[in-house]
Amino acid sequence: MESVREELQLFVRRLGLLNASCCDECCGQQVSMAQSHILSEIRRRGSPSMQRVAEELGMDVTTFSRQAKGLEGKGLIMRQVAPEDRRVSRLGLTDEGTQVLEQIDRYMVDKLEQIFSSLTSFERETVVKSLGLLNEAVAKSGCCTQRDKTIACCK
Amino acid sequence: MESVREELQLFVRRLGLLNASCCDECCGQQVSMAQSHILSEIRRRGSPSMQRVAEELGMDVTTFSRQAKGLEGKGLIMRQVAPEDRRVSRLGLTDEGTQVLEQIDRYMVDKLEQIFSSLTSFERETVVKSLGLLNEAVAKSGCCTQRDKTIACCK
DNA sequence: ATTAATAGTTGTAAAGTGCAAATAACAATA
DNA sequence: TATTGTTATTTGCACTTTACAACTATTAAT
Repeated sequence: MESVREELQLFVRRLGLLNASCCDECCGQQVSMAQSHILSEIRRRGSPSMQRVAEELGMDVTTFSRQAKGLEGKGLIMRQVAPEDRRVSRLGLTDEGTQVLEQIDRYMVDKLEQIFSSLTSFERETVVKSLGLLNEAVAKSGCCTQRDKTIACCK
Repeated sequence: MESVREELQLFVRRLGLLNASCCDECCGQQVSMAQSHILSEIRRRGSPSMQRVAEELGMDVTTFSRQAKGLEGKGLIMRQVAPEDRRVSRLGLTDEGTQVLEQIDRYMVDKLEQIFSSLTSFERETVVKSLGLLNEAVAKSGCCTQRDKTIACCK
């Protein structure tokens, strides 16, 4: 299990770097990695509230508030006061935001294809299946989800 | 491949959070995640130079310089002028640094065991093997390693 | 009506970041 | 040897990110 920990740490670190470099490469440095994660998360959920997204990203709400403002300023996201509760802002991607996100995705997919190209198709299948298993396992374990106010991971 | 990208992004994000929370939980908030990565990397290599570590972590050398100073101040790492080239500082973990790192490792291993506990032993084997494959593939692809001055990932 | 809870925003201060420029040591060469 | 170029690390500076505390606006509970 020790070796798994090491293996994971390396992998996560490297993929983080890869993701970061994709971000500033493709859209003329206008989007940081944190911001790209925000965009992804907004797309993943339908039109989530600020809290919701901040929570999923393990980010303080106040920090998120500023980031959101930044993204809105860049015209990548928009907010709408929720009719059923006027305290909450529902977030959504603008067309430009959608495009930027797709651009980042393309870059990443491209790099991933480079990475996967050294695998046999059997290995590739195994790896893909494993990723699914891993994410499920993380979800089941309850790690990395909010629990009674204390943020994110396993507190 | 799209789905792989999404799967990976989620996974990397969550594991990053997990790692971060392990860092500030176990050793009384004295070590940030970036710093824990520095410690890991110093242990992984024998007694690397500053450049070496900064490079592997995709961190600007100047930023790294400050972080290293901080860690030295906390008594977690030490530096030694390399006899063969007095420009370079060789980094090493102090006893305390080693202990702190081991503590973080234990926390992470613990969480990982929780996560893996929902897998069958066959699945677990598959996943472990896949992680190895992935890291190899990343290394082979040349992504995430320095290339002519431009840092880290695939530039 | 009043009090409590919740979603979001700012003030402020600390930490992290990278670029440019400086220092120090080494390397190459005239 | 003196000079010029290169490399490893450090500092000055400006900018961003971050979180805690305190605030506003809205809803819920009594």
